[in-house]
Amino acid sequence: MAPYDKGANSRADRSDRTRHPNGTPAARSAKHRGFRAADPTAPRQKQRWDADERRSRPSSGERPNWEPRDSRGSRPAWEPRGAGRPARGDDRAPRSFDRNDRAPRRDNDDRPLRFDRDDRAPRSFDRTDRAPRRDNDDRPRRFDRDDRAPRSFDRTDRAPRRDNDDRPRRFDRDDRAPRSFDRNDRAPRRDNDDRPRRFDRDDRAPRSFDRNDRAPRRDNDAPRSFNRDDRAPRSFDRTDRAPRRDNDDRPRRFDRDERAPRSFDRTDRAPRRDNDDRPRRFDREDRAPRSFDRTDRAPRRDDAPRGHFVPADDVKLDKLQAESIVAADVEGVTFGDLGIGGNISRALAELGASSPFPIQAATIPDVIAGKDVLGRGRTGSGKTIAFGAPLVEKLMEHGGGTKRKMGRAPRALILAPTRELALQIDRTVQPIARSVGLFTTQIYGGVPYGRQEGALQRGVDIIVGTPGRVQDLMKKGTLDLSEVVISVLDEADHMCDLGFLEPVQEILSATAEVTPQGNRAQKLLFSATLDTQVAALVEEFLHEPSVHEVAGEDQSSSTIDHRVLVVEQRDKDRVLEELVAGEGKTIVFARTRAYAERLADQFEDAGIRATSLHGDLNQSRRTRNLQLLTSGRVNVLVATDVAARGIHVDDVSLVVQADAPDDYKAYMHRSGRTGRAGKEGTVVTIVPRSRRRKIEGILEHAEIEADLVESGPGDRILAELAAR
DNA sequence: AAAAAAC
Repeated sequence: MAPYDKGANSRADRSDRTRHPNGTPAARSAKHRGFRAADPTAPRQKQRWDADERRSRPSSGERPNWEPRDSRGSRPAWEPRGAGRPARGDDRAPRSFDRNDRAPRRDNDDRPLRFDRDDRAPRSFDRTDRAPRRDNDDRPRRFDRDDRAPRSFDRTDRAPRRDNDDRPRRFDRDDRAPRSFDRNDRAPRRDNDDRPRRFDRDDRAPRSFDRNDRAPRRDNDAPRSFNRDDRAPRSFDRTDRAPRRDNDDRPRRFDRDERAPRSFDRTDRAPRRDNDDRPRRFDREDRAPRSFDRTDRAPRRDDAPRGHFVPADDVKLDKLQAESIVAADVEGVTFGDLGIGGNISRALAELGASSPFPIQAATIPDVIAGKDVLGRGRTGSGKTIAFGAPLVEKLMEHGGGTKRKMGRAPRALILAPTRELALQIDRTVQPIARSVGLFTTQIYGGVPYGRQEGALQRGVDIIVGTPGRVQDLMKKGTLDLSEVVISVLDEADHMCDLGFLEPVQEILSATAEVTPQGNRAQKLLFSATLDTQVAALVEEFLHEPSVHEVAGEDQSSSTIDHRVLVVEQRDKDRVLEELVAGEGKTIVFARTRAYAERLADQFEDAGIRATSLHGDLNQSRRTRNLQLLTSGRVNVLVATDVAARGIHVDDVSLVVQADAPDDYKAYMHRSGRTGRAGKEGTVVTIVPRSRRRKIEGILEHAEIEADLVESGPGDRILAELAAR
């Protein structure tokens, strides 16, 4: 099998695969853990064992064989022995924490299932997709399409497509021949170029970079957009940052003095078109104070005409000159209208994106025009395609795609803050790239180098990865970014966080400054919470970026029900257990890895199918555990903020914040895991009484309305909120 | 302060 298969699946491979006559699809054998007699009349419910049953089974209290402990032969460093475990009720069997003195496990024992989150092979609960084993190998995953994380473009029409395609696709797409939709002999393209382009740039209002026809700048001529002086201190504060780049010997391309006035500069713009009254994301009190508060802005136009595309209006969005687009603007628009070629359009349609979402309609033309772009769209609004599709189109444009020159250097780079997100992005971008004969490869940590370096050697066009491994390979000399002419930062604001910023700066510095055609290399920054935190990168690497957002994407238009439960600390774990006992998919966010692991453990002990996702798991476990939720083999995932951003799992109906989020951004990203595709979702945040004020502040900044309710174990509200 | 991101 896979070269990196470490045999972690051996247990499942030994397991009894015969189907029990009464077995559910999820558990075929009565001997198999997880077996549950089928009872079609019983209400769907999470599999669980009650206390009596647990008591009756001598081994039931044992800790599952989860990887960190097992593989290290001891308790992980981050969790002192016995630390943090919830007090167990008397009904719990004594647990044995020392695994080494235990007899080897027998797979066919009949003790109750405990979702072995980490080292178990894919569970038997769903065998139909299991035949080709693939869950455990360590190699870079190209998720099988049937269970891959849904993409950012949530569409109600997407499900059917996905269901149709449930063959386990395991082939390496990098190597695969161009797809069938790559043909030239197909029906004529329908993106008729001769009809008026609704998004034609030429009929837009003068852009910000055209300074001459703009109203005079108001606030002086300082060629910078950010008032540094009133910003909160940042480690990358301008004043001490300049030298950093000046030191390098290459020409500064974006010398401020020669730059056009920045888009962040508000006041000189046309009147606002709309949405001044909607929740502002760019002007929050808890942010670093900035130069651009909006009180001094031009009068707004609340009554902007709708129903037709009006890209012309500059929206003054808190210093980010954002062109706003509303959903109605894109009706009837096709990707072809935006400048996307036929092959790519067809690939998009295959991905379920038959017509552009607003953020896509907003950013695609600018990317194709060669501009730097900042894009902000709500979680799940289709940002991946918003940069992925035009990126591929641009690569086609210069350089031409179809010839695969061995060893050619990549020409595009997409960076994400987590491996899972990088994988997910690649699952969207790869088919788009392949539709025109371009190749992508994933460059992220936690997996062997061989495959990644091999792919680079063979030659790829688009890198999708995380900063650490990209830097690593750069230093090893196996990754050459000097020909990268389009760079994308997904979750760009997060990429400016301490710890990310410097690597990102180094990486971007290694990319090309100009294209072979002599044009400026492009940088695209996207995030649902894109704000002035990206100033550091914008100033250093972007040139007159256009800024886009989607209007009307405030919380009031959301399908999410937000609740806050004020809970006594000692009751917290029990309350959580009741909350996650519902049958729908639930993601629980914890602040630390140890707590995430402990909670998942506790839920399993309570008979709830749960798993965990955090940085203490190795990559194959991370990948698999996420997949367990995606595929529905578990319906509770307890995660750290590694899962807060970007990760899409279909049909998550409940997000529980076991620990309050750090800030409103974390709140928005975490809660964005549910309520996707216009579906309903619930977000429940648990806070101790002492944190009431804190969460109220966060909610206010996120502009979310939620009542705080005191609650405790056994409250009816817990069962009501549990995922349906 | 934690988490993420390389080995």
